[in-house]
Amino acid sequence: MSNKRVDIHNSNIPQVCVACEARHHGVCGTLTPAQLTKLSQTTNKHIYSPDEEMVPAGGEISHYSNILSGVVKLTRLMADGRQQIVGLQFAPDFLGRPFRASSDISAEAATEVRVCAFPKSTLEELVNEAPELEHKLHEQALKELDEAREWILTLGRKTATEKVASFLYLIATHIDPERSLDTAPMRFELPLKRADIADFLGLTIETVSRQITKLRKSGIIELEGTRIVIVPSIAALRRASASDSF
Amino acid sequence: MSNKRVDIHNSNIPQVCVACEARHHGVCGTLTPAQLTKLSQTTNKHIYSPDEEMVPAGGEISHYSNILSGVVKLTRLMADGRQQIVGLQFAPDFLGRPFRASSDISAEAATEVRVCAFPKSTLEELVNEAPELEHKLHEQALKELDEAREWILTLGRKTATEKVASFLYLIATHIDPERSLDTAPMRFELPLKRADIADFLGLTIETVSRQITKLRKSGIIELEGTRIVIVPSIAALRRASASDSF
DNA sequence: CGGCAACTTGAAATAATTCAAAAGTAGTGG
DNA sequence: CCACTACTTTTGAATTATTTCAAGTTGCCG
Repeated sequence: MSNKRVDIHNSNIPQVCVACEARHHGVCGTLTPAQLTKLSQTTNKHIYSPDEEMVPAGGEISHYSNILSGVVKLTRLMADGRQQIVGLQFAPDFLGRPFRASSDISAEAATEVRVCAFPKSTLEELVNEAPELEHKLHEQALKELDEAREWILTLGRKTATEKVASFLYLIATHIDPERSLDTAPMRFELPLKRADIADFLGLTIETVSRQITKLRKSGIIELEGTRIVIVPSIAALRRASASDSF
Repeated sequence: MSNKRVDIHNSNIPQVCVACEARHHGVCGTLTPAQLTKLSQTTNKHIYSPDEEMVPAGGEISHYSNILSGVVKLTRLMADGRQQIVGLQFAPDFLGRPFRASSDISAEAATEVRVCAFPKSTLEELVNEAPELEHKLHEQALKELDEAREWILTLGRKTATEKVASFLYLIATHIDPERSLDTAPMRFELPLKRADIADFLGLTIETVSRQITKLRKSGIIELEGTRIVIVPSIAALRRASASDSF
């Protein structure tokens, strides 16, 4: 009998969604089985390679996605080639700018990125019939706004060392969607190369490299090769990032 | 007979809302007369003086407001006293962080600011019964997110002169909610003093002052006293701010 | 008119960039 | 498996943009 309950529960949910992370923590979490079915019919899983462009700047927005795994860079380009990463997105974030035909921001895969994509129109229809979905998108927009303002503080007022420490702290606290914010030591692979980190922090590659060396020599971090970082104490890293509020 | 129509139209709308800007371009625009009445019963108009704190950082959020006139600074403070303005808000923006008990960001009046305030709970009840209201708030959050990311580019990659020009361009295009984005010369009073501009741009007061002098000597702007700015060509100012996308 | 805060200007100090080169890492094909 | 190339990262020395420190000047409100 217990397997009947399981059957009933799952039989209403589209096969592609059953094991999907986004259904639990992402925007799909608010949808009814019927709405999930509607969405899944236009849905398209896709894998991007590192540095592949996912959504070009300026172009017509034709689809949105849920990030299933990997890290996405949101970047802005200036006329003379100067570049700035204006945001990073992690699984299971929603990716896209709702209610706009186009955007000046391009989305690029930083790592390998798996997404579940669907047409703009499908989402917009669902939003009309499911206020809970718009609420979820609203919550994510507010979360991104909080993060963007945190980053404005970092770019405007922190030193180069504090900026790099802030970046490492950001990655440490976002790279694993499951992990709780505990104090245990951490080991992870940097999703960004030095050039990307520089574009995120408004610094040069060389300065980033020097600050990483400095943090390593001061014992805040250890390195394995060039991409693997070990953080003996998250609290110490947080202190180095000067992110304590008063 | 035409005055009967006008009567019907206006008799349903609360007296305090009739002439209100926020009803046309702000979040109140989506509310029915009945909802407007409900909101207006808990509504409280208030005037803040320049540099007065409107919402303290860290504190419990008890109310939201619509800005009727003036400019509001959103600021973040670091433990050691470093300060950064992370956003500016103009009439008829909605002011507050929905769905959160508190925020690290404080709101301060930059100029004299008139607001229409109401309790957190009233808004949250209205949101539940009026999806259009949440949509409007969502749109504003997305607009603020776009602006925050624009500012991240400014802070991360522009020179001091470009930053100051970007600030002047921002003010020129936001100070007057009515004015369309035309190319005619403009004259306006700066809503921020040099110290605030420095905190917004991540610079020092002295650097801001030097760049303003530089822009004046190059003919991009003219000054009357220290707060009145004349912009002979908005296009030239925009060029100086390096805000052209490719 | 006086006094205080806001703003400007100058000179020296500093943090970060630029330019240059070396060292490490990864992928490819013989 | 090693050699070859291309790319990424590190390190060093010189240069530059911005800050810091220190006076001045201007402008505003009582």
